[in-house]
Amino acid sequence: MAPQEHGDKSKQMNTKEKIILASLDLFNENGERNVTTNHIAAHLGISPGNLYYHFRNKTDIIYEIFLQYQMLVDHYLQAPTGRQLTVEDQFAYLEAVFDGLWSYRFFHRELEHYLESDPRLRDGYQSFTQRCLESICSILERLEKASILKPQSEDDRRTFALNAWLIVTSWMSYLKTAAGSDAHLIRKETLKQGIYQVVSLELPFVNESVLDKVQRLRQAYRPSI
Amino acid sequence: MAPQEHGDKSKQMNTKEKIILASLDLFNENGERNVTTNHIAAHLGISPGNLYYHFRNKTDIIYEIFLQYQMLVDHYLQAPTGRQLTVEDQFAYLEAVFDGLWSYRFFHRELEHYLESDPRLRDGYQSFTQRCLESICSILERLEKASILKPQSEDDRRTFALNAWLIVTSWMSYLKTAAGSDAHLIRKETLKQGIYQVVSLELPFVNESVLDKVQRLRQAYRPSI
DNA sequence: AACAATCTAGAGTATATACTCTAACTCATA
DNA sequence: TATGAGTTAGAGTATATACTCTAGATTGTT
Repeated sequence: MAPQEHGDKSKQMNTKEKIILASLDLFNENGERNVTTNHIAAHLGISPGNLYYHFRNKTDIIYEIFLQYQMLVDHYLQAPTGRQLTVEDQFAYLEAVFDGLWSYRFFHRELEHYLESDPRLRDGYQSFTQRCLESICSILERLEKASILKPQSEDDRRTFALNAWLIVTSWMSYLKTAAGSDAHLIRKETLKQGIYQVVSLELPFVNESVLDKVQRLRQAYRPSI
Repeated sequence: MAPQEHGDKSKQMNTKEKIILASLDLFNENGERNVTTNHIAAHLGISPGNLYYHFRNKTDIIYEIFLQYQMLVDHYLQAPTGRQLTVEDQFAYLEAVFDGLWSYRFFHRELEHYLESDPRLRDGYQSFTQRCLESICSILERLEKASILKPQSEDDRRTFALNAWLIVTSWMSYLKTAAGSDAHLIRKETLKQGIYQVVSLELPFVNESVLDKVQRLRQAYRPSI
């Protein structure tokens, strides 16, 4: 009788949490534009009235999902290791980020529309991006200190971080629109092929001593097409 | 009394062309999701019936706009110079592409949704992208032959072209969502700051002999923030 | 002038969707 | 057991929007 697919957890969740999870699932699967509040309620087997008891409107649902997304990515990017970074660390960062991107993959799709209709989200997302760019910069710095990347100027680092961010956040859209794959056939593994692109970006700045290693690890993510 | 802002041209245009132009303007300005067919008709001072005499549905309007966009970009990218490429040529290519991107800036915003609801567009856009990537690759090849870029393997060239494409097509979205600027304050010049990012991408592959020149030209597009 | 093809007006419709309202149920605690 | 806060059901509403239908206007051709 459990109308949602979140298995064991759902028994311990309250309605509000269930709504958020179901919405995320449906948004990811069908695109937010195609998912109505009535759909969400029906999917959970609850009434629209119940849904609107917990959320004033649809935008509020999206906002709460954003807060979770933000927390996740912040956590991934800010996690300090307490030691010198390794090449493996760097791939782990990328894996983590693409993992988060996958779990909330609906978000970047109609982002502009959300920001237009919710000032909280607009401000929140703006500082979120800046924070991410900062984090990427400091990771780059630590990679330089660990002699993995060649030293760069602060400016070049920022430009590089931005390019990496652009590639990461647009990779999903590229797969869905330009690549041959059918929209529903994109799997988490396919998404992670974006790692290949990002690593390619930094290849010219990798120190000779670890270049072979980086290139070997990079091959694992090589896009199949 | 002229309801559209296309000046002189409009007098010689038939209704169908007027609808396309007005739609493009309104889509660019307000986002396609916020522009209804009734809005378009009202904006032109024609009846909805008239609009639907010329277009079976809204998707058809978008499709025709795509065809124009496609023609424009194809033309920009495939234009051969008949001589060896120069550094200036390369910046001209970038200028042209960003120009096209600006004129049809609504398009990439809800692209996924369009492709979902129009198979023609899906197939058309997919081959359009592949064609663009091919064109970029051949431009890169010619830049190598002109000793502007260091020689690369076919594979590396493809990867590089894809990264460039990702940055180009996502720059507008970045400006609207993450950068401090207000959505309506983005001008064509701001968009062209994306050129800075793309050129930064290729900097490691630029031959010493022209490096200074490239860097000097690049400075003109440096993002203000 | 007569006719047909093309074009246009504008009221109208079917449907979707975000959201509301009230009554009723649950359940812990006094 | 009574009370009351918190929660839920479900019918219902207001509005938007893509699109239709028919009657009439315009235009070009013989």
